[in-house]
Amino acid sequence: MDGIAGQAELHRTELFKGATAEILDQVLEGSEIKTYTNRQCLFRTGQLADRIFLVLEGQIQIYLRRGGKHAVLSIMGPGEAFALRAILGTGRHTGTAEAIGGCRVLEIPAPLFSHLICDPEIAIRIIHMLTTRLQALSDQVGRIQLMQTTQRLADYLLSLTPKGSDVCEVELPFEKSLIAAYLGMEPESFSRALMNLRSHGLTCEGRKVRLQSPGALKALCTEGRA
Amino acid sequence: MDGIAGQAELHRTELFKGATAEILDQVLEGSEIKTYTNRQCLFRTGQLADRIFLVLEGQIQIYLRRGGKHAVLSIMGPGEAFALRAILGTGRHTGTAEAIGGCRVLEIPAPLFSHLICDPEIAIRIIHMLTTRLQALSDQVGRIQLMQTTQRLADYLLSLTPKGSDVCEVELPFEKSLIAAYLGMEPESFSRALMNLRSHGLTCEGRKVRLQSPGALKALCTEGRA
DNA sequence: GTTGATTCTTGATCATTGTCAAGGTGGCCT
DNA sequence: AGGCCACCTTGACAATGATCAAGAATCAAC
Repeated sequence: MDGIAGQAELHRTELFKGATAEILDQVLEGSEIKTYTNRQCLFRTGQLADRIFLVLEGQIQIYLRRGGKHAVLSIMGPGEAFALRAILGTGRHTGTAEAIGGCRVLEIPAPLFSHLICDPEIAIRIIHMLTTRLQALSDQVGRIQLMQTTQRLADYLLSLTPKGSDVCEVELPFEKSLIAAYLGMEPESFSRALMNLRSHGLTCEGRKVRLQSPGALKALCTEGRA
Repeated sequence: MDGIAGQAELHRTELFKGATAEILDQVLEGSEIKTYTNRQCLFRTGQLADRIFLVLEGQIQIYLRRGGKHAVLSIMGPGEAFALRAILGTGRHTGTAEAIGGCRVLEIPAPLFSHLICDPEIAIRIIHMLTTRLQALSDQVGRIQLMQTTQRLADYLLSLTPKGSDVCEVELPFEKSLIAAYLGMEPESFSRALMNLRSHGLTCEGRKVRLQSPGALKALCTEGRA
């Protein structure tokens, strides 16, 4: 189950949703499917970036590292692609990609991918992905610079809930320490932030979180001060 | 001098470098050129995003605002385009764009721009711009999360110097308070950071900064702790 | 179940940076 | 020149979050 993927699987991704059978064949032909286990690195800072990664199953964190600290830039899930900068010519990775749990990834050589770009349909989809990522990163900068830890956590929890819902229960999708890093704080601060939210109608047990009043949390985020 | 731009001017930009005369005509025909004065807003959070902006002259800061604080996402210069998310369909702006000094901007309606994307040449250039922006934003996240104020400033100053140079003099391109915001700190912290760097061979007078030893600064940035 | 490892929580303390306040400098306009 | 205003600097202080350290809980393997 390492190297097998069908057209159907690709067809389900954002990127290749509208692609012709011909193109899908080309991709499957020229690419490689790899599986990674928990904590395994797909690439590290400084390594040659000669391919594009498309997540088929599982999740992958992209992060930067400097002197013991690490900052999570994004967490990629099924259907998302990354290391897209390799399209423009081979360079070096500027971050590290590490598997969160087991995952399966399609690795498309840069030259092949560059060729695909000629298809306007695909080019547009790539532009779509890039602008979406850009938006997500901008949001992240805003969150980290403009909100305090408790607000950041509230904001994050709200992003997990189906919007418009009232009382609701959410399951944290990752280890708390990973979410903490993603939110730009230490695990201790995450823990305390979660504690703080208890006075705003939140209960939790393990990774199960129950929000008594999403409205109160929303207010907390919009507020000038916590 | 408000509404006039020639093909030559567009041809000098990253985006339209390789475009045909025909396309340039289409763009100039369908778009509008506007001038803005210092501090004037091109758009604000929540407004309709129905066009793409291409800077012709001057600079523009894109920032987020929340409860008195503001976080600068990027500073756009001549040849750079922004609000590209409007390509995918009209949505709302999620940030504010404000002129830094006077500037001239080409404003291309989203439908026209979407049409342009069909040209693979242009699509690739857009992808190029987007990945570059993504990289810049990632760097920014890294800088803010992984470095302290003094290091951030050192890193920024180094990014202004022609690399490989020895002793060198740099002129800060913006008001210090704007650079401070861009680096995710308050003006006071910026001032103190600049002060700190004096002990690392830096002198400054107004906006003129003189680096006695870029190497020492580079070391400061790489260092685990300051 | 028991063991061991990992993750999470909690407490105490510290440091960096933000905040508030005041004063200095320089530019620009009349 | 004089005066006004915006920008920058400096100082004292406060606060948020990081760090250090220890203990509790969870999980997996045997």
